[in-house]
Order: sequence, then structure tokens, then C-alpha cells
Amino acid sequence: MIKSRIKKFLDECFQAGMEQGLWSAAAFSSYAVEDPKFEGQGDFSTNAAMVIAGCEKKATGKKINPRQIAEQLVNLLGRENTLFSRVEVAGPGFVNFFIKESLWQSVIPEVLAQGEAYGRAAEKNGQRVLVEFVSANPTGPLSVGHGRQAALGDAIARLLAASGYDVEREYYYNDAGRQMRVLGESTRARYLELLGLPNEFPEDGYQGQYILDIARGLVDKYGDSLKDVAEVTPFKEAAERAIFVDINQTLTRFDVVFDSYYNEHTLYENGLVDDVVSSLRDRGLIYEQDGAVWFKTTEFGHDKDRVIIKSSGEPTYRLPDIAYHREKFRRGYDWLVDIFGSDHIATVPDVLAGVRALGYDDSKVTVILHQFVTLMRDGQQVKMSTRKANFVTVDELLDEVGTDATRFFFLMRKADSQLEFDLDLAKKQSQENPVYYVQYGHARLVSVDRQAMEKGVARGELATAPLNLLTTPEEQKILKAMAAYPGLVLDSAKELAPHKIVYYLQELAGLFHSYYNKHKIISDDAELSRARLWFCAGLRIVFHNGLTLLGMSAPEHM
RNA sequence: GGGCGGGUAGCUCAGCUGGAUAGAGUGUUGGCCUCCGAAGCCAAAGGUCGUGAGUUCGAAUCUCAUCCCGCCCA
Repeated sequence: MIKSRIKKFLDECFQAGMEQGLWSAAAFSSYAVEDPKFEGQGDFSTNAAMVIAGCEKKATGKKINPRQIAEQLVNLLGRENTLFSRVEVAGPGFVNFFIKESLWQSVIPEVLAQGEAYGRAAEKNGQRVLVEFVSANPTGPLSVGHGRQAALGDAIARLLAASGYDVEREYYYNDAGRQMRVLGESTRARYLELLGLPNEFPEDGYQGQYILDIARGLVDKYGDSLKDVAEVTPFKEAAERAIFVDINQTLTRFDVVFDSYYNEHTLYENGLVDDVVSSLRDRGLIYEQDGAVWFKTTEFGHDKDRVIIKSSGEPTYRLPDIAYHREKFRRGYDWLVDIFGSDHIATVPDVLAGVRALGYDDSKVTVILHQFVTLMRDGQQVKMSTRKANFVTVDELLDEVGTDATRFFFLMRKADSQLEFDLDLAKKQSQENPVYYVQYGHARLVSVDRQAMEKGVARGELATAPLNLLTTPEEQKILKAMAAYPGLVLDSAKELAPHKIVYYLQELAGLFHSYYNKHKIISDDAELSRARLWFCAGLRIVFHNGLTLLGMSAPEHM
């Protein structure tokens, strides 16, 4: 990567300047090589002179003009000329680097040599990471919120895999408890209703159409033989089975594949929940009061202690969550990534305190909380309520706008932001739709290739292609963007921020469409055509890899 | 009442580990197809970065206060 090469060289120059007594070691490496905002400010720039001036002032009280330091840096940098065509001082003391054109052109062979691996870490870093997401209990079809989580979790998993982690995706769920009982009761009520028998629909029952479908399935299969069954279990189990089948179908359609499913129930069966309680008790972090069992979270800086077992004997959600996370640690992962909706905010500090109390390093847990999704249709917000079951499901979304557009829209915003999902826009097969804007970029490149083939324009061997002809400002900009891609993947992975890839692809598509309109790729100039066709071949790979990273397809025609 | 997230162009949002002239898409207005895909391109207009202080050479970015919106907890 060019940027890291510059940084390294800059460090060397800093050392040299230090040896010459120009400045002390104080500022070493605390400056940055960055991408300037405006054209004319070079391909890269550094704030080193300002940072050095600041450090010197702090260390010695001596004021030095940053511009003077910048000049000295430029002198030191001057001896190198394999990287830069020009280095200059600008503004308050920025040093701007202008990279040689040939260096940008060399990205093409690199991309083509790596192909689908371009932007992926060359080697695994040996770290195992577990990404937990969706984790919906089987009480109904996946709704829009789960959809955001599915897209986010899967894209984050892909990003981490691309940057060298061993990634596993896990789905955690609970099929016991009150919610599921109500589900069973709702199903039984519908079953009896279908048989024309008296029934009592639970007050807070699940009113969705899907319950009626499940009940109908029971009638078809068993007739009325279940009408006198006292327990709710057969109804609950039938509903759970059917709903899980449905959820998994949805996930499959969405191209999200989990490596493992973890049932909360197994924590109880294996005594792991009780074990957490006794472990905490051994450490003196448990006490009883008002018939309830409390966990001393105040020992971990919280403002009050928390109940982990209610006076009824029933654990609060915190307890199994802590036990579950301890199991994740025990399973040997180096990093645990959890993706939750922002409504889980309250549980996070308690779980972290819990694993810390049990002797694990809670800094190895990263929780991504995503804000809610608002659906817009005809310029109006679509009102949703889970109980009444008038919510839009992921399935409906996939029916209506398709997998690619759904993924793209869910990933367009950073997790912290509320997300407005405009159904009409996502559906539109026109220029306003950013999904097509990006995919069209790829399709267009494929189409250029096709054209070349039809016209009998050969691009020949890459080794002999005159890539030095790629000198237009548009080509230089695109080459630069292509070169920045691997670094971007690493950054996005580090920040668990797939939206950066989305923005990058939009930018890349913009650059390409603009270039395409301005310059002819296939022309009478055979050599130039060859160079440009290779250029397009490289760009196509970057589009393809970026889209794949988001879990989207790279269509060959649209 | 407390915790967290958000407040940036008409709308939807980037930028936030302090840096040079605050960006994109969309919408509005006006242009571009005898020419590799117009699902495209070019141009114009559009801003007290919620508000007020502070930190400093320099603040959308950091600190404090405050106001709105969302989520959660009691």
C-alpha cells in the first residue's frame, strides 16, 4: 500500500532530522498520512510539521514555525524519488505528496493477479471471532428490524473474514419462557376456532395470519384429536417448528448462513446458569434481599445492584445472558461481536460486568447496537406493531424490492443512525436508486468487454499492455480509488462499519460513469484501447469484490 | 428522573481518533444520445454543522451546559 510506504519513509526522514538535531523524538510517529480533501493538495498529505511544532512547544517551550519544519521535512524527503513526482509545503504547514503516475498504474497488475483475493488479507491473523446476530425467538416471521441486523451482521462477518479473521456466525434463541407459552396458547385458540369450538384467545396473544396458517396445518394433520389436550406443548412445538422453518427460509433467501444455533435452554440443562450463580457467590458478588438474588454490579462501577433471580425463583434475562457469554469465552474465541437492536442497550453493561466478574476480559466483547428502521411508503411512515402483527416482514421486503436492494439499503447507514427505508425508492429501477447506480457500473464494464469482443479488439497480454497511457485525470482518480480499496476494507473491518464500503462503491461508480461519458474505451487507437481494457478489467474486479463483501450480486447485465 | 443514540443543504444521510475552501445522493433549474448500455453525464442554485459558552495556532469534530427526536431503565 502506497500510504503505508509513505508513512514508513516519513518516519525515516523524521529520524534523520532528529539525528541532525532539528527536533526531539517527542513527535515520532504521532503524525498521520492522510487523504487531502481538495484537488491540488496532492495525493496524500501529512500534518507532521504541525504536530512536531506542537510537541516541541510542549516539551521545550520553544516555538517553531510549522512551515519552517515543513521545509526541513521536504529537504529530507527530497532524496527519495521512486515515490513522488513532487513534494510541497502548503497552508499552515502541510506537506503534500504528489505520487508518480506510474505508481498508480501499477495497481492494475496487482488487482488482476489477486482477482477475488484483492482486498482480502493475504494471511489469516490466527484470531477467531464469533459474530452473534439476529437471535430472534421463534414467535413470528423476521421483521424489518431483524432484517437490518441480518444485513449488518452478515456484512460485518464478511468484512472480518476479509481482513483475516476466522469468523463464525451464531444465532442465539430461547424457545422456553412466557413468550413461547403465549405463542402456544394463541395457536391453540386458533385451532379451536377453526374447529368451530369455543376458545379463549390470550389477551396479549400473537394475532398474525401466520398463527392461523399453523393452526390450519394442525387441523389438516390431526383433525379434532387435539381439542381436549390440556397442555399447550404440542401447539407450542408445532408453532415453533413452523416458524423456524419460515425464519430459515427467509435467511436463506437473504443469503445469510449461520454456522451455529445456540439454544438458551441448553444453558439450564447443563447447569451452567446455576454455575454462574455459585461462581459469583464464591467471589462474594451475590447477596439476597427481599427474596431476590442480587448481583453486586456496583462493584463494577454501576450505580446500583441488579436482580438476577426474582423472588419468584425465575432468573432475569441477565443471568442466562451472562452464562451464554461465559460459554462463548470458554469456547475459545479471541473476540466476541454482538449485534443487537438498541432496545437491548440496558442489558449490555450487566453482561459485561458479569463476564468480568467471572474472570474474563470484557474488552474482548464488542457490542454493536443499531438504531431502528422506519419504513416509508408513498412518502408516509408505515406504522408497525408486533403484537397486532401489522408489521412488514423481511420476506415481504425481499418479495417487493429484492435481496440486493434490501441489503444495500440496510447497509447504507451506520448502525448508530436511525434508518429510513424508502420502499418506493428501493423498488425503482431507475437512476434515483443508488443500488442500480452501483450495479450498473459493473454491468457497464462487462458490457464494454462484450463490445470489445464483438468488435474484435483484443487486449492482448497484460505484461505488454501500455498502462503508461492511462494518464487522464479521470483514470488517475480511479486508479487511486482502486489502490485505496484494500486499506478501506481493513478500516471498515476495524470499525465494524460496512456503510463505508457502500459509500466507497457509490463514489467508485460515480467516477467510472463520469469517465465513461468523457472517454472512449474502445477507439481507433489500438494501444490505448488495450490499456483501457485492462484498466476496465481491474476496475471490474474491484466492483465485484466490493459488492460481494456486502453480500450483493455483481450483475453482468441489467 | 437516569442511561444510550441522533440533531450537518428542501428531504435522506456521510464526515466526528481536532486541520487547508463543510460533502454525497435525491429534489429544483438548465443542458447532453448519427458516438462502447441515457438504469448514464455536465452545469447552476441550495448551509448560523440544534443553541450558548469553553479548550487552542485551528472546532461540525474535544469539554460543559441547554433544547428537540428516538430507544431503554425505574
